[in-house]
Amino acid sequence: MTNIREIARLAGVSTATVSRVINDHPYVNEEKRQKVLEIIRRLDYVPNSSATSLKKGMTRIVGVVSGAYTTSSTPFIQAFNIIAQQHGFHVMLFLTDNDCGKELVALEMLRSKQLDALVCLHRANEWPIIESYTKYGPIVTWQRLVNDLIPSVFMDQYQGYMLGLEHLHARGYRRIMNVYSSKGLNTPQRMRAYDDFSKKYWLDDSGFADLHGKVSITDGERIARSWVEQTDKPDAIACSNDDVAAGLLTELKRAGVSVPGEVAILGFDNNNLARLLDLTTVHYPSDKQAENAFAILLDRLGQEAPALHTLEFELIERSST
Amino acid sequence: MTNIREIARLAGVSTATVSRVINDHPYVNEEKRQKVLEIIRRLDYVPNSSATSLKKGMTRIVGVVSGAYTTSSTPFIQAFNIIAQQHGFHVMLFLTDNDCGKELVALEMLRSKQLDALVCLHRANEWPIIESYTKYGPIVTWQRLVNDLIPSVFMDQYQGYMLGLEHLHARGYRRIMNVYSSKGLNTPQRMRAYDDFSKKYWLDDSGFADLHGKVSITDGERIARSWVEQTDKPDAIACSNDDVAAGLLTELKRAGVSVPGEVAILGFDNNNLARLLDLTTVHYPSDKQAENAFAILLDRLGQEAPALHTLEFELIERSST
DNA sequence: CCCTTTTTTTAAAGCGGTTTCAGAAAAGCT
DNA sequence: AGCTTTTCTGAAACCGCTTTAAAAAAAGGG
Repeated sequence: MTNIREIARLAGVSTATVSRVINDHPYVNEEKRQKVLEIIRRLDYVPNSSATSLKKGMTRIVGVVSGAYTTSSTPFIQAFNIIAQQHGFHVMLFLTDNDCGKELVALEMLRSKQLDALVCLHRANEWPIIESYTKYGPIVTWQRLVNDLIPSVFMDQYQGYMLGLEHLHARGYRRIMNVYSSKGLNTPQRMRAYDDFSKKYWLDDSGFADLHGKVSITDGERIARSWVEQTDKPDAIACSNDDVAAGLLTELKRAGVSVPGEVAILGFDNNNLARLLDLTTVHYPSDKQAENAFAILLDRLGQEAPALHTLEFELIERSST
Repeated sequence: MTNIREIARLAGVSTATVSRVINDHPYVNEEKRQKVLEIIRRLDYVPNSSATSLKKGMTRIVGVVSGAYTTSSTPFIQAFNIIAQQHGFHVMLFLTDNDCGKELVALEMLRSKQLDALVCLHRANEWPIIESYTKYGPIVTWQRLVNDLIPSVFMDQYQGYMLGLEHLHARGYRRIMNVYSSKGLNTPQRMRAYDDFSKKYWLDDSGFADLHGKVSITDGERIARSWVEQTDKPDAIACSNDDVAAGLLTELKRAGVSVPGEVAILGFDNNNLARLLDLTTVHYPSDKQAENAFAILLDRLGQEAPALHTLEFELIERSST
């Protein structure tokens, strides 16, 4: 096996010098550095990561626990991956299917120091159980949780929805239909926003069915079909997310309905689809959220961490309203 | 930090004995074993996995490289996860988006011994590059590849499709429409099967459009709508997968079409949806395929490996034909 | 030229486990 | 009791790397 001693021997230096070269430490003669690098190249040498991890006390792997690979977790995970990579970390993804056992696998790996830190998007075990693992390494979540042990990058969607509704109102829409997802924990906030909004402007929303469990493109298409047949039509539809809005928009256009002429459509998330279809939507900064999550972990690991972003919803005005 | 030496000291034994207890080695006095276990419990001790990996020369982590989390890769990955867990291995999933760089991350982790082995479902880099990494650890693929370096658990879908077509023929269907996915590498085999099948029974398939790029439930629904409007209707439709078949079936039923009375539907894969909707389909044994992949890796790692399954397609006759 | 200061280098001590090897204790057999 | 075999134990080497501490070499200052 080719190890650091072998490299040192062939380069005629000590292992310490080789280690210095590998880790870009100062105070090593340029000539020797080149010699070492050449030997490393010639022998196709890479440091054994277990040894490095053992000595350094960290693996530079952080786990991401997610119930499933969903529309909402995907962009977060991707952004998290990128920022982690930039800081020389690897990400180990745990798709738990919301199974306690599978989740514990991740937690136990934190305990045995195979993981430096953990991001808990979803969770199956009770919070106290998860909290008890924070003594082995930092854990961060994106769910609402006020707790010293587990910091959160939670964003209250209330503001976001309100931002969207206010926009529709400003544009003159008064018969706004609201589409809920009911999946996930954000629906209550959304309902509250719609309620407060309706009260504020003395709007009567009783005439508009609030559909539940709508999360996909197909759901949007269905809503479009029922809109066409409806007699007392809303003049704007605020969707649970961009996928629903996209399905709605394309199916309406297919039926020859003018958007926003006959009905305005508002999305949520600002994903690729929304950009593509030029949907007005509320930007949910899941990339910055992911970067914050990573920064918090980095900080708790005692490493130099980038400053936190302030997480803010942003209205992206496009042609669908 | 609580390490094995600490445990040894408190239990009044040597570290060797503690290690023996942890690893279930024979020849350790029952009384001492109990004492050691008690101390371990009291101090909430877990062996440091980096140290174990370093000494044992393996991490017991195997990587799975997948372009994306798709309909076809999902069941394989799940089955692979289960079998790996049963053998005390962890799985690290790499969603590469078919990006060479992201794929190299996995390969490099194999090189630096952070991974013991690799499963390459999809790939972005050229095969020779991937092959060059086999000197660092076993790599297996599910794609067709005749090569000593990278064993494959590939299944030629030709047989599977033929099995399905023969079934339709046996049931008396003669005007069979074939739906291709065109995504992935299996479409050519499928086309060949359909060709050979048509020739064998002197069937004229020229009248039936062979749709391409159909992979989702929505695609199935679209096919249903066009079937309804078609004048020269096929009496059976062989779908690229169960999702397409499911969309087709539900949309046809919605339109009041009798299945299999007016038209028969054949799926492919035998996934949950097919079971649920009672679709006749061809079982694709991706679970056994995954177990074989794992067994091959285990064997190449010099570990005791379970016997290989013979991979066979199986016709699952249900009520849609 | 001598004394500091800075740069360069290495020997050696770990990091936290596993395993070999040799010896001690216990058990089994004449 | 004497001898072989089996069970049990721990000292010590080792896995491959990083880092400290101390020494050597070079550079700077007067």
